[in-house]
Amino acid sequence: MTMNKLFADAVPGESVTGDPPMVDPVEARPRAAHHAAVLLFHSLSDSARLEIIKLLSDRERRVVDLTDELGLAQSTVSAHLACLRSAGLVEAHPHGRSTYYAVAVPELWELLATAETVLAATGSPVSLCPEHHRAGPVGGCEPTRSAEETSVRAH
Amino acid sequence: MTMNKLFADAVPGESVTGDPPMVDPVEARPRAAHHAAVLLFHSLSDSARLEIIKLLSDRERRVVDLTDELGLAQSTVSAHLACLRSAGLVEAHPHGRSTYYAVAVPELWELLATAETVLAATGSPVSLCPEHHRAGPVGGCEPTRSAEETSVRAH
DNA sequence: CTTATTCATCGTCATGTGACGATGATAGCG
DNA sequence: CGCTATCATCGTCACATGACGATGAATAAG
Repeated sequence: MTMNKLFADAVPGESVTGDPPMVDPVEARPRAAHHAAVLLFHSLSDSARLEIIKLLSDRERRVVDLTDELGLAQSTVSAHLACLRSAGLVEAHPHGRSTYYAVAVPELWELLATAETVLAATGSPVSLCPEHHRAGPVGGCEPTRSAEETSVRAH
Repeated sequence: MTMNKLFADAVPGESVTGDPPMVDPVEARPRAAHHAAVLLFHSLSDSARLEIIKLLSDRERRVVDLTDELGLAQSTVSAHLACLRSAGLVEAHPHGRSTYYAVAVPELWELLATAETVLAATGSPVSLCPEHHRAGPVGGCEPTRSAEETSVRAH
């Protein structure tokens, strides 16, 4: 299955939680493999970014749309989008003077659905993944992305 | 440490991203529902905490064990454990002068397995969940906890 | 009873992080 | 050809966060 070991070592951006110059040789290898996961969870550990993900589950959005819907400054929204984009979770589709953002990894909905399960187990029932994403089978939490989001663009 | 306040805001009022005096009534309610998820992802967005989770997948550990294995100060490890405990991910089992910690939510393994899927999609293959946790069915990612970990304790 | 071990908590410090405004580049629009 | 809108980036600021050592409580051991 996922027989992988050291590939995340070559990840360029490592500075999320700080990176002490290696204290223990025993922990050296496995610790490095966590960086990608730390990056992923870090991307989702912000209220604004999680809200962006949720908004993008509906349809593509422009930066100005998210700025309006989140009530944040445009630079702040761009920063969050850059964070999500660097994590590979969202894609930017420049179109005219606007830039449409969409979730790039459909597996993300499955992750959010599983997170709901964990939260339910810890006694914090929430709805992260919209209903139309949860209607599918066990692995089918896909956003049904085809004509709906592309029709948003004004061609 | 200061991560006690993560638990403090159970109120609908938001304070994670800063606190502008209420910007949008539309986003007020759903934003509050994200706090638990933000807490969950934040718990996993640290290299040390993720390492602790991974270590606990093998067997229960004492604080001093984790301190030794992580190469961190005891107070630091206790702080991370307090964070994970406040999120409901781990459980503390005081036994004598020691305190054994174990993962409280089995669904967490499923979450980590799904995270691997997302990371594989983004081009960062890593192994978060040990193999013996991934061998089971969809929900069966449990750490086979029975006699092994209890035998560790010196009764 | 005295001592040692384990652990939670407190106080402090350095750094990371999110917020914002300002600025410049790009691309539609009149 | 200007003008405006959109967006990425930069610099700054306030605060959250993780690291550590020190301290005290609880418990096992001598």
